[in-house]
Amino acid sequence: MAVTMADVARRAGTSIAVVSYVVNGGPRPVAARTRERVLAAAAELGYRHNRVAAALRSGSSGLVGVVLPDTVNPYFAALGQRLEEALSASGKLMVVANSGYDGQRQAAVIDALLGAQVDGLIVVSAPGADDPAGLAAESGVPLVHVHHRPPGSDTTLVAADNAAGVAAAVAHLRGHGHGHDRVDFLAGPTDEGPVGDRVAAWRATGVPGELLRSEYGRAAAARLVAGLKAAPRALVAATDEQAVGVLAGCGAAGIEVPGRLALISCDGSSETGFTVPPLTTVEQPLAEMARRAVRHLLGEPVPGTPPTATLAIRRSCGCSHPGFSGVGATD
Amino acid sequence: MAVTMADVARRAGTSIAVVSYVVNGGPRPVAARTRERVLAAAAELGYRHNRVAAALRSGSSGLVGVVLPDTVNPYFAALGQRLEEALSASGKLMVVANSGYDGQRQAAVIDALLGAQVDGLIVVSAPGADDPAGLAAESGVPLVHVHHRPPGSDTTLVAADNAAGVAAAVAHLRGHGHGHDRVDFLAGPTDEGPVGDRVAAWRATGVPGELLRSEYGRAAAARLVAGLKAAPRALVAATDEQAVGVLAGCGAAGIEVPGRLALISCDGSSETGFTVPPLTTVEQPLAEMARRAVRHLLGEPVPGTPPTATLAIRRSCGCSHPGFSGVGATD
DNA sequence: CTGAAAGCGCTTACAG
DNA sequence: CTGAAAGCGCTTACAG
Repeated sequence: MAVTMADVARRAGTSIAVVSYVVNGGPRPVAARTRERVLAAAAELGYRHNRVAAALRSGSSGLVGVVLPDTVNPYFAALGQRLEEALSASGKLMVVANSGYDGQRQAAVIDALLGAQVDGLIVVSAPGADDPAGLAAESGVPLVHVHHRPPGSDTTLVAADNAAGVAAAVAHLRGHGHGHDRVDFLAGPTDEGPVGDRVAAWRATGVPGELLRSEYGRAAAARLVAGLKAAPRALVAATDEQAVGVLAGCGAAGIEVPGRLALISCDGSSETGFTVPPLTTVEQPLAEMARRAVRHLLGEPVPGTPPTATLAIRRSCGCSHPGFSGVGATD
Repeated sequence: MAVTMADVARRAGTSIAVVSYVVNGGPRPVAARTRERVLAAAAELGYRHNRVAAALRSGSSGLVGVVLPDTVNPYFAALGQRLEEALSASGKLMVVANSGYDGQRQAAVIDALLGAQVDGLIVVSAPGADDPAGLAAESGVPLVHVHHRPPGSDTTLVAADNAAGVAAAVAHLRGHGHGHDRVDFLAGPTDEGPVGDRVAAWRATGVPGELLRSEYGRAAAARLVAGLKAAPRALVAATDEQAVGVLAGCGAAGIEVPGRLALISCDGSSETGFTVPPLTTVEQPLAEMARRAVRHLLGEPVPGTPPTATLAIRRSCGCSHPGFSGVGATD
């Protein structure tokens, strides 16, 4: 049915070994004229390289598994897209799987990915998930965590350094005419993972303020705001999702942002440019994180110092900004 | 290195054929005691089924390729997630690829997917993309378009019926105390694809109003609003992205929504529950669309009538809504 | 530079 | 119910 290397070889009057050499550009040299004949035959016959046969023989499937807690969350969606870009630049195909923030499901999904003989695994650990390092090692598959790894794990983690960015956010709310003397922080339910680092960075500034907590979803953050007797005057939210929830809660409660509450979020996914008002954020260097994760999988050298998140100023902090939110934004 | 069926067979004192039968649950029956021995041996040895070897022999890789214009767009992200759910319920793994709204890239990506021997292809056609039906047929791979297929294509398309939903949106703006006598419509740059259907549905209502156009991105819609001398009083936007852009543009221009401009969008992705104000939308039945697409690929019967989009009322239309936007929303 | 042949780990007739 | 064996389409030593 499908055209095989044998068909091409027959048509080009050569062997399948030679066809393989030209299709793969190696590992043996092929005379220019032979190569032409092979290429012509392949084109005429409509030959398509069968990656699964190649995978079985060579041990490399060309597939990389990416496990994300929730691909609908714009932050993870953007990370996924960056990963796909980085992967496809190396000729790899991305197989994504949602864990749904569920450790059990994450394990199941990794199992399926390993069964598909992925060449590598990139995982954003679900809270409470087991460290998949053992499983990956058993199968000889390289593994790298991005954004979050299980507590106690010593697998490679690619994550941004948020300390300077959070400090800049806090300093921005205090200075620049915003002049808040207190800056509150909205964290997650626990201090596990990257959010914990952000909380620590906020604490390290020594600026007075209250620590608030909510689940990570938008609805939970909106609910928190609705239930507050006195809303903060200046707040840094640990994630975009929470900040969007705060905005929704403020909108419903008639609390003006930034007039009554100055808000800065962390993540900087694309949605933050189009909220009302547009969110000032501590932007994560997702493209760089994706590149590093892929380099790590491929065994290429990776810089020792983490990439840094940086403050992107829009309007939710109280800064005025020329024109509407979308100026300069590319969606 | 890896444990194979031969290893398991040896340990269980049986043949690899029998191991295959128990691993796959068929196609031949196996005696209960033999099956026990095989299962025990597999567990002891840590056997993992090698899907690529199985794929080469059986012709089925267990992989389904999904091509999306932009996985960061919440609408497509949500569709992707639903597809993954539907696919994994059938034991398939999803390989996603972004076309970036680019026909060339879409072709390249489909080529890679076909090379990976996917069992099926689900594509949301990029504007201007060639119909991949020929390529898919050549490889004997079933193909289904979702949401949008190339003009003139006669491949199977799974899309929602928006006529009733759009009509309901227009009627809602006219009646229910909103009482607008004109309802404008914000379309895309052309009337190709699903947005064209929505425009047609708006026209079919016969309600007076102006047809506005912008590119699909948020920024473009925001820019459009900024450039308007007189903003509409009542507007239906063809997509969530455009509606979010309109909201951003209105926020920057000081146009109150819904006070000054009543807005309804189409799509109903999760972000619309958390805008300020929350968007009333014509919600697409994504889960049902995903299920149908998968059923089609698997050759299972699919209902003849398309699933319908339905109006979900929140606040941007002018309705008041108890509590804050997030009530009842699940993120 | 080229070719014949083994073998990757399975599935699946086929024979018992 | 079970087993020996062919073969899926490649890649890769190996020999020429």
